[in-house]
Amino acid sequence: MSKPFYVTTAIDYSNGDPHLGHALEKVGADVIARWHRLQGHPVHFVMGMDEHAQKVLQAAEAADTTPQQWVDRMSARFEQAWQVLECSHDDWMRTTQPRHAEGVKALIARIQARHPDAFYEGEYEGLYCVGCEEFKSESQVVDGRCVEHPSRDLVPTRERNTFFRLSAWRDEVLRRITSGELVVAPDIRRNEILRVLEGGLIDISVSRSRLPWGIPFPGTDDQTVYVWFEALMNYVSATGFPEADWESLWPADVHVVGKGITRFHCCIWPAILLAAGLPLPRAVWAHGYVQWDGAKVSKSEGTGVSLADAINRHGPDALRYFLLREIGFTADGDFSFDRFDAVYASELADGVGNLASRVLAMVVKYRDGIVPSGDADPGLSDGIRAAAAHYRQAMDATEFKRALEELGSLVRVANAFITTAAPWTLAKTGDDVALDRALRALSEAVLVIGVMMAPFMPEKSAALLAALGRDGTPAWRDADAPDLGGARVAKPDNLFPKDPPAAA
RNA sequence: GGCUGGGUAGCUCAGCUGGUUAGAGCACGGCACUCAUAAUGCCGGGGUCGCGGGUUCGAGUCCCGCCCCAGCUACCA
Repeated sequence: MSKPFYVTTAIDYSNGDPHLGHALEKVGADVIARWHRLQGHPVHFVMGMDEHAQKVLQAAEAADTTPQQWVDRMSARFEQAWQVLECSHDDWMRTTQPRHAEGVKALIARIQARHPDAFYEGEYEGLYCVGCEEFKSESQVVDGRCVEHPSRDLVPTRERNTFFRLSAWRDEVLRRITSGELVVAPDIRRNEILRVLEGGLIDISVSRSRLPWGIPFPGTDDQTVYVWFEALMNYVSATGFPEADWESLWPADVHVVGKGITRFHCCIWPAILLAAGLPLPRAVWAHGYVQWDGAKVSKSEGTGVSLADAINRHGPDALRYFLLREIGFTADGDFSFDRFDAVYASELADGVGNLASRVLAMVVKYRDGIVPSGDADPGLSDGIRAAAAHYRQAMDATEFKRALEELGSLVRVANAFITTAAPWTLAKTGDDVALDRALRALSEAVLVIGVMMAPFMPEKSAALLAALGRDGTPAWRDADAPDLGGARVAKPDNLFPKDPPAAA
């Protein structure tokens, strides 16, 4: 058995509700996972929660509850959202789980064993906000004041911390990325990271005192592992590290993250792994953000669209489609209900849905629901083959927009073919051979479309494939070499119903 | 300030190493068809390719300068 394709998403901060920005990342990662499963590869897909942040402590206090109760609640809320969105994760990783603490401890110990000088005691100096009870970075400071507590002074504070000798790994990390051993994609992110590395890396402090809500730093009494340093390690602790068998999963094939945290994943994380003597992930994919009228839909702002509204608009499958079709998985993109409605109507209802309806209705009407066994009309088969090949190429490159364009283009090609072939005329004139060839080719076009839909719209794909007599797990071979000769098909309910006027 | 990416039809974008009348989808207008979720197909209108120079027989595509937008600029996942 080959090693499973191991794909991860960023784990989310437990201090607010899941929103569209999170959803894009999870759905995109899910599409990657499903794309590999579609091809018959074993897949291990992990998502989860980052639960040790200072803000979690504050949020729990504000909600008058304990941190553990708070993160339990958030975890349930997030995972439920991803279930509604049909995310097919195999594991739900939480940084408060014992296995994570074990993994972090073991990983740090392993680094210490291999490189005794990897960690050293140093002094961290920063601006401390008493209101937030935390250090502030430059971007959080405006006019020398904390943006959250502008009425208070920031106190320059020093703290004894453990530092990680990040600088020592600069050359090797740079080499791995340049050589392509560690793929950073898309290109714009790769450039960004290369530039950072060329500029050099400085050591970073990786522990904090006075923060009890965290994992104790091995070898210290009063320090905890700084949250993001620890959080990165979830990808390894999720494999069961250090217990036997973790190597059957590691290294990850791709870490799916937001563009804002590429640096952590492409500079710091590889350095940690190098220090520990573990293989590096094969790739980091940094997607863009969902914007709402050009503004970032951020965790902190909380403005914009509610995830529930977006899901309820046309159902989870349609939202998945829209996010990756319109916003994509590379650059930023705008979300708006006007666009969503327009795309739903033209591409899903009038496009895919209507094509499936008309083709299956004709097979039922002219051939009693049995797909003819003779040859398919090459006039359409060639187009089907080309679309499948292009789609596959796009999927392998994680270019979801382009993949879905191919799907749309196959719909158009099939529709145009119907007009040209005019099966209703062939039926009237009794041209059985031509009618058989046309119906077989059209049925197979619908089959290929159903397979192409599978990673993006699992439920709708299953419904369509079932109507074609393909129950069970979708398989790429049905797109690669579609063969429906003799299959019994039925006209399904409208795949993508248009909203009744009253409900709109 | 520095670095990176981008500015192409009303909207979202494609245009690889420069080469005939600059493309697609959506939206809009006309025509056709009836298998279909008043769906689909065909045709059409619509662009100073950010601005100004330059190289070249020829530039959206290369060079220089400028303007505008977005992102990054290290301990905020």
